[in-house]
Amino acid sequence: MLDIKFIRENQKLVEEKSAQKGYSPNIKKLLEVDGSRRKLIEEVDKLRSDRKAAAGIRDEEKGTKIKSSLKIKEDELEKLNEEFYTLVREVPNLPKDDVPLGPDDKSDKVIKEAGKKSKFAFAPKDHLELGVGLDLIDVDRASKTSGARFGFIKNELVILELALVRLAFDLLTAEGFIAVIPPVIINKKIAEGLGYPEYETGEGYKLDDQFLVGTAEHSIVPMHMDETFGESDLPKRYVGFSTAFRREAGSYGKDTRGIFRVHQFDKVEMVSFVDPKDDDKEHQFLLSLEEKMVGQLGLPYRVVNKAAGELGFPTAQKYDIEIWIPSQKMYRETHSASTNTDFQSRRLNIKYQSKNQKGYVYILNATAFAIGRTLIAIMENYQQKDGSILVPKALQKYTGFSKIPR
RNA sequence: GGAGAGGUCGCAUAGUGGACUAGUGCGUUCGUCUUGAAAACGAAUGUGGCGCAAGCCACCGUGGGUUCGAAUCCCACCCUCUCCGCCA
Repeated sequence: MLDIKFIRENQKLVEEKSAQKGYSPNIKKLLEVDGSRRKLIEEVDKLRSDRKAAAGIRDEEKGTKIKSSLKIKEDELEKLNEEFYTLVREVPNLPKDDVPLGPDDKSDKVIKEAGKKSKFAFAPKDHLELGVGLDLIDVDRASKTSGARFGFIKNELVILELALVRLAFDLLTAEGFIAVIPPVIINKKIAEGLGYPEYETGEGYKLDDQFLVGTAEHSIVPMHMDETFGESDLPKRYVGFSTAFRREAGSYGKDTRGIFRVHQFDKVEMVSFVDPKDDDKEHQFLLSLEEKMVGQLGLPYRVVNKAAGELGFPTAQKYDIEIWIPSQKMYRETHSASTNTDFQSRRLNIKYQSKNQKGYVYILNATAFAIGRTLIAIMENYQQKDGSILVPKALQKYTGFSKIPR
């Protein structure tokens, strides 16, 4: 949620920047409602004040009179409030100034390429072919038990997953991140507070009155709802492991092969709560940690500054890391690092207070490992001519083996 | 799942229809005293909304209701704790 005062004073800017992200909130209507709402608040406050005075001198006649006119005004105000909050919540977070303009990923700006694209003296297989050949992935039986876009991960690939988790936790706890395994179910109030349209429109995985999280961030961020951080509490950093659930509505026919795009996968995620002035610094820090981890696996990757149209509703800026996938001859997204500035903290009421300042904290999140896609990247980039797969050096101390043999 | 107890200002507690403008203790901050500190004493100390301001209003788990007037009475819900049951 944006600050209504900011919207009031920057109507043009809010409209322009929303449009850059592909949203068109009705700012004109919002400001109209805001105006009448404020006027009505004054009227209601005055009546309440009168009521208090009348009750003080036991003036029952006057009290009865005030009571009936107050009831009408209060009902009116309640309606206006509803309208106001509906409208103000339709305004997305604004993209920062150095976000590339453009409606889709064609406008993404590549800011770095690192590592050498893998070259093979043979025709490389894709992850599914490798996975089936070595009995590491079974999507056929998963479709039997669960439906399309699910998979069983098996044998050495399971150990490789656990190794990735350990690598991330070892590195990040050494950096001072607090390790956490969060709940994967959140309640309605929290889902609304996060400001993700997929929850608001019911497109997320909805249970009775709860939702399955799309990422660990969704329960780690609201951990601190209604709390105020002291100066020494910030930055507060978490590294969480959880399963992530995705509806993938609207992606019919896209990435249907194997486990590249599935409804359920495991992920290690970073979340930071920081002083607003440290936003950029923290964003770069999270990105550098992602690069460090991908670098340790020896995978070729690039970093992109995502275009405005690609940013989620609460996001002000996002860097993605894309790893080279040989079978697709493309870089594909495996990591993203976003700042949501104070957009979520405002709605979830997460503040900081230092000696001379107080306000809403800035909240950032970044992928440590989206495990499914990282496994795909490892399998494809480390495949050998005979169909076996080598294990990246950095993982070998966790796996206890250096090769997944044929 | 069953039974009971409870949710009040940062923490602990008082408050069962009007003097609550929510008291008290602890904590915190400032001041006095002191070479300095402690102690003692004094004062200040929640969040949010509206307003240029003076100020007004809201908030005692949440939402409704009763009343001229609600922290207090009524209804529903949420959460916590204790005991029992079940269970990885």
